[in-house]
Amino acid sequence: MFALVDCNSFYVSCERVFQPGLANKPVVVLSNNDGCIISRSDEAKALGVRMGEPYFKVKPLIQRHGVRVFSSNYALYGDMSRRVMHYLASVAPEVEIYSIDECFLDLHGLEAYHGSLPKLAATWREQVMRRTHIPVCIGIAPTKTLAKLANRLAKKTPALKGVLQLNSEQLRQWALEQTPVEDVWGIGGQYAQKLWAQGISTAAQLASQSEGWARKQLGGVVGARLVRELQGTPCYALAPSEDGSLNRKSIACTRTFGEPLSEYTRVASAVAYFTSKAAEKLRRQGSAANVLTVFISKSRYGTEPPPHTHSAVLTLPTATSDTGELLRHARAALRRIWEPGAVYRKAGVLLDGLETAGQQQLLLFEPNEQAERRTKLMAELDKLNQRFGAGAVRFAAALPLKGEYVMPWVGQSQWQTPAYTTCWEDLLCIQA
DNA sequence: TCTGGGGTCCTAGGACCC
DNA sequence: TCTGGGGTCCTAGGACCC
Repeated sequence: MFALVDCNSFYVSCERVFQPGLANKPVVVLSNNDGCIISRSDEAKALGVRMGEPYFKVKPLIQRHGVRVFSSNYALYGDMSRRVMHYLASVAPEVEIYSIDECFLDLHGLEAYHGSLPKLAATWREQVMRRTHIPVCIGIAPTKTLAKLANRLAKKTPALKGVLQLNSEQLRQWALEQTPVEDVWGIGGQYAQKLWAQGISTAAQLASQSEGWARKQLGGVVGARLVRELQGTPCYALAPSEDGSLNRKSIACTRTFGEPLSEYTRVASAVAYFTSKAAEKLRRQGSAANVLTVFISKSRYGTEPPPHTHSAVLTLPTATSDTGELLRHARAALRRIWEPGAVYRKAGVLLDGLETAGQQQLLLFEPNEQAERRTKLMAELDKLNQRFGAGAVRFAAALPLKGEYVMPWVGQSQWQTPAYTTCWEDLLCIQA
């Protein structure tokens, strides 16, 4: 049996932890640049505020109903997430952190000790609430896809008190019938359209299709697995996350600029900044990258014909996590794709082909000593930044240009709350 | 007329997820 | 005026190899 634990309206819940006055009020959290809605309280959902909608479009609705608006505060959300995951990892045999606000648990063998899994899940739910004030729902089922589906129903059905286990054929069938096909994990916009056109509108109808049909209609082996999982046959195993951290297979740092940029030096400065951020993430998970991609994009929304994005992919001479070396390659990559006169709105750096740092083959002509010195230098840099705050020590290339007090790629963040749990200056003061 | 077959690696692009 | 960011997996097709 798998359990899926999902934090309800996670970002909104995090804001509510430190501002209890927000309880029962409509609240939303915005993406970077205050661009889109990325988290909504139930009250905001009820008002018709849609997920992913651009803020400027829903602004009238939001103002009319006095919806409270927040810019995203990832320092806070990341820390709250760690607290929730840490507790769950202490009670379940194995945990797979699936995203910042969700994890799968392996419940194998627990039934024998604890009897009822839903009862056990209910105590976990209470404990998470007591320890973190984050509400969660828990779905339990024989496959990950069904656990997702159970979780959704647990969330939507108040009588279930946040927990649902699908442990019989009748319950599975009932749950499938309750679920619109577009709400199945793995069915997105494209597939939903296709399925509706063929008269398939519920998960139950999808589950009654053959594997071969699914393979043909839903992108090959992925679709086949999806249908099998709905039928109750596990196709995806739990991928345990070691000590509560996720090791990624690729790392990205990308941003839409606060304003359109057409000067090479400013875009180059942004790309350098993204590169150093990505390199930090890379070292934090103890990896080195073999492939570096730089891309720059023009507006997707204007009259400009596609392609809007140009990218350069470099295979590095040797796997590295050295900021200086990555900066050199990133500069070369950018020069290859730069179009004079173009107006760019977004850029990014991606690191792929990750391997464990220190395992890479020695460069034939680089003295070993020098490589070691670089590794030490990077470790010191990370230590200083950890101690004195992000960006305390940087490569000159990743600094804002002379005379620019604000980095041009930093957009708006009008309504950001303090980093209550990760920054001494932002610690909440309680007056006696 | 007839013109192997099987494997690997790489890239681009599509679809999905939170 | 204003439309996020960071991931995953899979497929198809081309190049190349023996």
